[in-house]
Amino acid sequence: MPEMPEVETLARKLRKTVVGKRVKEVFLSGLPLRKPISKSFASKLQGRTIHKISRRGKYLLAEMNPKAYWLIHLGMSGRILYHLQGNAATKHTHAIIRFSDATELEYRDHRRFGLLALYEVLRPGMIPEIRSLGMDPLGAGFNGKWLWPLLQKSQQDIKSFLLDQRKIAGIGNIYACESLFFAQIHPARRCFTMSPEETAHLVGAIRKVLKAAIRHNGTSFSDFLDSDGKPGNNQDYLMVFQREGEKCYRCRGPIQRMRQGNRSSFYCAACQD
DNA sequence: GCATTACCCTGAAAGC
DNA sequence: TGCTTTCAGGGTAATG
Repeated sequence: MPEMPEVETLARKLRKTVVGKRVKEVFLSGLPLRKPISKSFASKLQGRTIHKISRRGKYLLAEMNPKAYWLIHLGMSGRILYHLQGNAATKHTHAIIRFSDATELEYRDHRRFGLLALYEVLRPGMIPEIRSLGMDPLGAGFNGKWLWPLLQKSQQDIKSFLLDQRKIAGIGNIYACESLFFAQIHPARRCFTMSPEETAHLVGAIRKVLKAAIRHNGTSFSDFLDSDGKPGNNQDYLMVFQREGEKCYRCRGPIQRMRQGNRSSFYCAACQD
């Protein structure tokens, strides 16, 4: 399940491999992803060169020349693979972007929750999906002073708040659980009850957890692989996520699981309150 | 306007 | 062994 560290890992790989390459042809499966891929996607991408790769939240953004933005979201199970042309498309290959130098990018996504789109706009901020995103948790503006007033106004539980991409862009279920563990805050805590000190502590925990995950090339359970097809190894460092019934590394108490919305939260009831 | 719920999808695991 | 059911979750539309 690609979250911000996995997308950042992928962006770093793609910067080394596909920047400067010209799109020669595009193959599409025809099946819809989260939304149907636009009919003009292939024709608009063809002939353009990848100028720059960036990331906003969990979105990958390829700036193209002539000016356009190729927007990619991996959803739950999306993968971008970089290889030489000639590999047969799999059942779950939904796009192949062939470059003029005999290499290609392949987009696979068995659950089809991802997104591929091309926007002929001047700035990323003109793309609706990007415009609606909140603060980047690794950006300079993400601090307790910014976050605390927002928490004061919210009746939500803190876990759901952290997952809301319109507020903070890039945190998914894994890193929300892990950050709350490090900050010693229960996932069901109501936002408005958070003190400024706890908020600052949470900000620090989020940054620490995300930076460590990027160092470990992301977390791989069943889905995430980088563009070389290699898994990350951050799953070896998780404190609570998917550890229900196992012992807490801090207090040896059992890790518990609860449902919040439609998501599972993992936490230690003794360490987090 | 805000919070919550349902839905999209399919592979894996569990249950029978 | 093989079939059926349940679960997982990111984003968003619908609902309360």
